[in-house]
Amino acid sequence: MATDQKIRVRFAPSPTGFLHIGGLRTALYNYLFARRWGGTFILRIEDTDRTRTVPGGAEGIIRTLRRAGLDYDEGPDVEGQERGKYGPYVQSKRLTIYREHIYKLVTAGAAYQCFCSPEELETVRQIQIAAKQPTIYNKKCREMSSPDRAALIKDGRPHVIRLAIPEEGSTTFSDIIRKEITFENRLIDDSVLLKSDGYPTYHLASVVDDHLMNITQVIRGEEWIPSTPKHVILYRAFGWTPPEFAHLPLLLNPDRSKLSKRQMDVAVENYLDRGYLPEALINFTALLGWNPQADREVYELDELARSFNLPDVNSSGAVVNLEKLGWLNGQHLRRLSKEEYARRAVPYLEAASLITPCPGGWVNEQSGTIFSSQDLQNALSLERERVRNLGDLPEALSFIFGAVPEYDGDLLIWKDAEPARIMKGLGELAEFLELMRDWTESALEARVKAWIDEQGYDTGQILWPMRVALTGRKASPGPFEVAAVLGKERTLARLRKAVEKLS
RNA sequence: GCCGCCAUCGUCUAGCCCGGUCUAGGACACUGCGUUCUCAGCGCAGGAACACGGGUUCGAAUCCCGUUGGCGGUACCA
Repeated sequence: MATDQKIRVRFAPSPTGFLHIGGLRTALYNYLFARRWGGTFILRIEDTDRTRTVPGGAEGIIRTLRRAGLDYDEGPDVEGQERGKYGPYVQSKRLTIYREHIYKLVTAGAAYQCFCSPEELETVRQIQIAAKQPTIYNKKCREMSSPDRAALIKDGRPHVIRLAIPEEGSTTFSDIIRKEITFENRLIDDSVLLKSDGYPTYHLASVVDDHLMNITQVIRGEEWIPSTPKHVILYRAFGWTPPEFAHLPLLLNPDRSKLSKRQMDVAVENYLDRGYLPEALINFTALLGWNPQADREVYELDELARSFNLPDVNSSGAVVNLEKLGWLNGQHLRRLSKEEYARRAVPYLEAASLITPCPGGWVNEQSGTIFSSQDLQNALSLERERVRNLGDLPEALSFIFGAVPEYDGDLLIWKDAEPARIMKGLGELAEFLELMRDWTESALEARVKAWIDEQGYDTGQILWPMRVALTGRKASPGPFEVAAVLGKERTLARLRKAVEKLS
């Protein structure tokens, strides 16, 4: 980046819905690029389509960005206030700015009023398709005489303003990720810049804003490549120097079409709500289209920011592979301290009504069992390496927080062991445990295993039913760690209940 | 139709710019084995790719051209 000026980049979503994974990746790359070079990361809301803007959309995007940990330096605040001196950062609040600029273009002859109706335009398009011609505006109003034009305007006829693309030559721009891209001017559409409702289109608004906000690099999705020459022509018409462009590869559905909510859950906030860690989501999306060129997969945001290099971003699209996100989430789950892990997991247990805050900790309201924060941490540790995300925790740990789990007595029988022998073993085990003083996982394991040997049982004959008795499940954490978390009293009660089931 | 972008294991990718060190490396997923009361985890092993065709060169995954394929754009949407 041969830029002497300070790097300024922006993420410019339109508030037509929630933030999706593709948007997060675009925001992230802008963020990483800004951080890498000590630049400024700006959020700008592009709400120039009155029909598609959804109420609360901008707030949702801002909230999701925050939750993901991508803080912006300039932009609108949640409350609608501004941060930074280049505002407003919401395009619908900049309408007069666009009108002033488009006026200059019209006087200079770089843009013109067009009075064609949608029906007329559609007819032209159909003829062009039939004739295998490119479907661009036929420039009818561009050739209109000044008096005719003035008359129609005076008449109050609805119109739009179009960009007058040069008839000859070609327009080339250099893309940081893909090198040079050239378009022939005669194939570029005289696109609408100002709609008949007075709102600007994306082309006008983004060019004006990017210039006014001193944006140095426009980092956006690949779907913008075909409109970039229009933008370059616009910059020149204004007498401005265009910023650098970097078009990011598309994110794809499993069938390799452009990522869509029809085929996948693409709402970032849904993943966050389900208990995917922001760290994992960031790590995952960062690696979709770029990687730090090391045989390593797990990174934190600041590490990514340190090595991010825009020219190294891939030019081909990337399929979003949710399996890998799950794996990465597991990796990040393990990186958290025991305390931090518990802190993040607790809301999920509370939401499932497994625990409720009470003096001295938490209580399970069905059983009345009290849990200290230490108890909670121990319980949570049981499933840390077994779940894919925090949202799986309530179900995975229900046997700890809830009452004695219900299960079929047959489940207690290990392989083809005699029910009577299992019953006898469990009864004796309960008696043995009754006498134990040191109720820790390691002590339990050492003593019980020694006891099994002494009594001449097979390990599985005792451990399997013991575990089932404590958890009610055929797949679960081990019997000793569960017993340690459950405590002596609850462990013995569950063992005795199992003996009853067998008798 | 027209315009443009892209092309390494099923998927994410390293390597490509600066041809030989590539019998193409890593990760996810998958399979097997081990650890083991179960599941998960962990450890080890395995299968799995340079789209095709021409050039250039002593030598091409790497450079050039073409073909094919995929995708994107083609709106008073962004």
